[in-house]
Amino acid sequence: MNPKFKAKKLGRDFYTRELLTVAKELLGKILVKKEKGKILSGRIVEVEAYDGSIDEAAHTYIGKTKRNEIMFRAGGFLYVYFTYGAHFCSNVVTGDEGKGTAVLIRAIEPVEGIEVMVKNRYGKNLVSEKERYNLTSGPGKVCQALSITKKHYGYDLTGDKIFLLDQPMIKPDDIVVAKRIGIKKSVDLPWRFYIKDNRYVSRK
DNA sequence: CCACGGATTGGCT
DNA sequence: GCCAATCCGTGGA
Repeated sequence: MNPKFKAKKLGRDFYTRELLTVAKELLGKILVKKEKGKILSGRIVEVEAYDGSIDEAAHTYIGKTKRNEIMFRAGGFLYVYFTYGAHFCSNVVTGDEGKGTAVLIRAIEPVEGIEVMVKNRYGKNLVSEKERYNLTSGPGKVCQALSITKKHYGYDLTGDKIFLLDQPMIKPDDIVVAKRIGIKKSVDLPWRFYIKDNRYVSRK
């Protein structure tokens, strides 16, 4: 459960590259959240890319608004949005300033602070095997498990509260490319990426 | 196992 | 007023 890997924090240069490159390379990286001395972390296993310039499903497709303004900044900031009256979702902003591109973190595999995540998700300490694998297998679940909310909107991922740790790239053979989930526009873009055979992926 | 629908806030038309 | 980058419970096969 404790990672033995030596890992360094990803810097601005990682994020300011092209959307789909960053999306695929985010797979396998460790998302870390530090708050009140607690460390919660997990390995990213599923993502989706969004690009307001050509993609009607992207929140930036309509141009800059108060809600999406962070997506127009340079890569490496956190875009958190609220949806369906209930859920928060986390995105990593990518590319140069003005692009309006970001990657939705759809699922992680818990690494550190699993007990806290269980409490955040289910309000109790003991869970069934089914609940264990249901912990962080969806974008809303990831935010609930890590207690990521509106107040984390715009966080700088090169800072020390929420950031990513570098890990070796996932081999292309182990990355599944698929259509995105839960949207009604631009449904055919193959912009969902996930790690093959991972149990925490929201849907195969 | 799969399909369906309700919950519930806030952003945009 | 409409509807969403979701989740969960219910009900039927």
